Amino acid sequence: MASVRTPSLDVEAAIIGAAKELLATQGPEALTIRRIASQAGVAPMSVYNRFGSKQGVVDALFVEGFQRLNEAVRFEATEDVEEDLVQCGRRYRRFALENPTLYSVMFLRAVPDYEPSPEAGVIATASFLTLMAGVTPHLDNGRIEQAEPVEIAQRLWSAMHGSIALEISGIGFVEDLDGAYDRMARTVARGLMARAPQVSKKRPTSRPSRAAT
Amino acid sequence: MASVRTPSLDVEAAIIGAAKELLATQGPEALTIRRIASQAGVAPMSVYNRFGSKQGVVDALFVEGFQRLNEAVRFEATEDVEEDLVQCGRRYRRFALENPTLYSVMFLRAVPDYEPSPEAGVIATASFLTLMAGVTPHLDNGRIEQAEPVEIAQRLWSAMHGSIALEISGIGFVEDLDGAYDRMARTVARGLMARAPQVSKKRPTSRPSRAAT
DNA sequence: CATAGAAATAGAACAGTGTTCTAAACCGAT
DNA sequence: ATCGGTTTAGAACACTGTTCTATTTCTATG
Repeated sequence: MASVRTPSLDVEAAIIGAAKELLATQGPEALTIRRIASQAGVAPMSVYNRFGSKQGVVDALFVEGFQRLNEAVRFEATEDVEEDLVQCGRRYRRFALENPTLYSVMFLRAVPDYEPSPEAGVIATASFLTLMAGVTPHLDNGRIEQAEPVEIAQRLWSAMHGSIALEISGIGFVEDLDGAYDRMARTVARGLMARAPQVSKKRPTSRPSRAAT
Repeated sequence: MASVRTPSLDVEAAIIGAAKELLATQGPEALTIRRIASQAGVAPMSVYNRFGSKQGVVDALFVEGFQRLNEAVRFEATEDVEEDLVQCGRRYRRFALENPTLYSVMFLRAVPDYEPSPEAGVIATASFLTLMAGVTPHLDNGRIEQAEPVEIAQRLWSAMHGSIALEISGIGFVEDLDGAYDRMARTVARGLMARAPQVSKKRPTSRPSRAAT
């Protein structure tokens, strides 16, 4: 009889908002269809009408997470490799720590059975490419070890993700987590610089572009 | 009416064996009480008699995993920091890739709601301490950056785990995964060596022990 | 404005989950 | 040989994702 109906266009937003709220406040286990619908003030069936399945809802969260992470890892290379990477790492970490449950959905398989859709995978890929684009100038200018840009980006991502994954999981005994994270970033930066072809710190001779491979 | 009964002492081993089998062959989602019991040829109630809950079974897998990882990260420091860390990293990675689903239970929260018991946490801690003990001689001999041993160990663990977590999750685009992993280890090793107090590669003067803090 | 079609609703249903409980059968000790 | 603890089968409960139904409600078109 009552059957108050949510205006069509708002249903989708309400569901996503409810899912984000539940994920942030109660963790990935709270992401059930019935609870999401209830929190959104919507019928459970609406979730299926709008997103097809629970995977569809999680996919939307996943995509939004990577879009935000994409902005976090974007940077313009300066002449100071170490500082560039520390700053990038800090923004990455801030995103992760401000959204730990979202981060665990994106990277720790916190939602059982969830696998990113192909489209979501493309968005995740874009974040990786953004980081790669950030470090490429350092390669071109010979400030760091000459290797495939994709591999350099992978090393950076691994270091950032590894530190944060252990931190979120509560593994390890370091007390000053902020400082330890920065020093980790500096260690990797120095490791990359240790094999730089040219050592001149100031005004590096602008070299021709990288060899394409 | 038959009710063939499994000999008492074998029930526990059968359950653990079945759980390991299911985890290895069908992944964490296959770890259900009914399936574990069925695979073990045992009644579901026996799982509760022996392990209290599903968490108890997972805890046993978790503990065994960290005991094996403990052996993987153990090493005797030589004079070659870079080689020591590459070798340690390789053993760590081999364990992870040979037991990817177990690794994801240990580090990626692959089993919903599972949290390691305090006793399991102690075992996990031991692995960390083993790695720490491995690198301490390098600190004492001034071959790497002087920092808290716990923090050096954390940086190493973060790098190893980060690389492997991304690899297992299928994130990234590096083709030569074996080589990329080794080069990641070398990057971190060089980063640590870049700030070593003494640069003499051969016969470093045996310094007095580290300052206790 | 009237009306057709799309979408949201309540609610039942199904197989599966972890867990608890029961009553009966079994085995290994004293 | 008997007693006590353990295993067993099976039902039961609340929960999960998902599908289906029938009804109501809204929106966009004629």
